[in-house]
Amino acid sequence: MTERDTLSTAQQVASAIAQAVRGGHLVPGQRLTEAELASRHGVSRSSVREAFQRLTADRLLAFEPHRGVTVRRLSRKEVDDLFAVRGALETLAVGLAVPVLRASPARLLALQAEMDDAVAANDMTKFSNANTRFHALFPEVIDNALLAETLTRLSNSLYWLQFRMLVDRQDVFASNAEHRRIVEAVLADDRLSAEMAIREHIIASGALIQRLSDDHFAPA
Amino acid sequence: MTERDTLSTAQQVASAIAQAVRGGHLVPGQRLTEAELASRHGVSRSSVREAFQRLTADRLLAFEPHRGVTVRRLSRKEVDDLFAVRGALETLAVGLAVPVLRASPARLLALQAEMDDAVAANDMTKFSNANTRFHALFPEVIDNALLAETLTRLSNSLYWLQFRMLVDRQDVFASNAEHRRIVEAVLADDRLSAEMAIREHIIASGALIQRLSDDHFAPA
DNA sequence: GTTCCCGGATTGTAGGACAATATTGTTAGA
DNA sequence: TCTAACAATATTGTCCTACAATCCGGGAAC
Repeated sequence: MTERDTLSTAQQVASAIAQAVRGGHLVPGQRLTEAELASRHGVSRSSVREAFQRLTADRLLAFEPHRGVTVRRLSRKEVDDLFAVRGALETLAVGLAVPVLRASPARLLALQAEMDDAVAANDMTKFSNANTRFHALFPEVIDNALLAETLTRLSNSLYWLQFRMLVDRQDVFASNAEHRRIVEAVLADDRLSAEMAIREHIIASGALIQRLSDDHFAPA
Repeated sequence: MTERDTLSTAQQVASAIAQAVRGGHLVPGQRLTEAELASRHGVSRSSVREAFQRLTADRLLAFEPHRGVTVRRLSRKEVDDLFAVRGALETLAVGLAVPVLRASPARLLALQAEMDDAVAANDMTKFSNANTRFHALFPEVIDNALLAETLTRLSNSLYWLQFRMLVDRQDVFASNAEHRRIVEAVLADDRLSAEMAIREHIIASGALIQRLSDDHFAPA
């Protein structure tokens, strides 16, 4: 019953590339060639192609016919579009998660505490990390695989701002305050307030990102 | 500048399969083997595999390691999950579309008229067809490619109820009345009402589908 | 009837080949 | 010098073959 799930070569390569992208070893806009990655990972071109396709479907890479794939970059408008969709979906997720998290809020509170610590210690990496897990918590606890998967894909698109966002201490304070509003609404079992709070948080985050300089975005 | 965009072999195969699925020539749950489709379309296994992957990403096929792909079937719960996500996204789309369609409502009105005709003539095929285009109109007119693409994917999952839904005349009347509410809200430039109306319409549609017998769904 | 094992079918991956296309570099001309 | 046409090169798109890994069905043994 508990079969050893050996993951396919293509999947391993895909994971490796995804990790490299998120880790910043592959920069946005950079072109990836099949032959190079094949030899680097000691696999065939077929497997690399398959990995490329999965990552393209996951919005991590961009594909252009006869030109190969590049590490995906988003234009300002695409980021805007993304946050609109994400806002709607994350609002849904938080709303559905309220009763669940109200019943067992341990992890939520732990994350809140972790982010508070990070803010106090001015540790941006820690904050960013906890922030990611905070947003991932809601889709995880509700029982809707489609919603969870869709949100994961969207979050993938935003890997590139992990390093750039929240550089200003002021922003971190604001963001953390928004998180607190969400947590409080959850604890009060107030679904409507929670939805309102997460929606505004997403909108604020989107606005924050739009304030980044042009060279963080793909040309229109 | 206007380059002839020859579509790739894999894409052609993918389109052909998608069409066959939607047309009912490939039934839900049916297994597709690479070799068979390759010879049928006169292409190589590589191209078929690539087509499979795209269609899997589009949620039209289901993939199981070492077991190949099957025409996707949804369980009751998965349909429920789907309608929850779809409700959130289509609400967003309609809300954003209100000002646009208010300004030039020609196509919206034409579709409404077409559905009225279909109901009057008791032509289910015509109604189903117009219904599909009705729902596709909103993501199309708003300028958000991600939202449009995401909704398209979700709609893909529901191809299989094209034939089974709305068999009851009563249902068609109700559905058409819900459409009318949406159209009226758009014409009145009333975004909130339009959002409310589409949301309820999606919920009602989901409930309608859940009334289908078990054998239309994949086992839990 | 259940379990074990086998053989056939299918997928997963490698590797090579070559045409189609894109990119780059070079040369000729204005 | 800049530009345009062209040639050389690199890369992708597709096909082919091969074979190991895995799954599936059926028969043998218990």
